[in-house]
Amino acid sequence: MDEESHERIRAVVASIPPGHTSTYGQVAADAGLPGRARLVGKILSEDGHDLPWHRVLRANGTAAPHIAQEQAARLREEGVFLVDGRLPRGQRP
DNA sequence: TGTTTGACAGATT
DNA sequence: AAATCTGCCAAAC
Repeated sequence: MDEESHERIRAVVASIPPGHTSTYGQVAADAGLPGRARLVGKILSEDGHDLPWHRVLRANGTAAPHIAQEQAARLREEGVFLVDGRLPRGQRP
């Protein structure tokens, strides 16, 4: 992979507005890398410390197990409430 | 050089 | 509805 993609993905995540959410696949697509959802996860895990990674959920509106707590807490502060660890139907990206 | 693994997604069973 | 399989890419072993 090249630095270009890496930066582009970071840019897309950084551009997600507060109180709004997106998905790994969506971020990848917006970055011009359809089908690279996994790559997004890897980048966030390694280089996403300064990004709003909590606004990125899985395609079905659930969060990854390890960070689910953080994710829910941070989103709650922005006005996004998770029901039973997942984003309610109407609010799914 | 070949396998395994991972903050995923979509189709199938 | 939940478990399983396949595709995807890069990094670590």
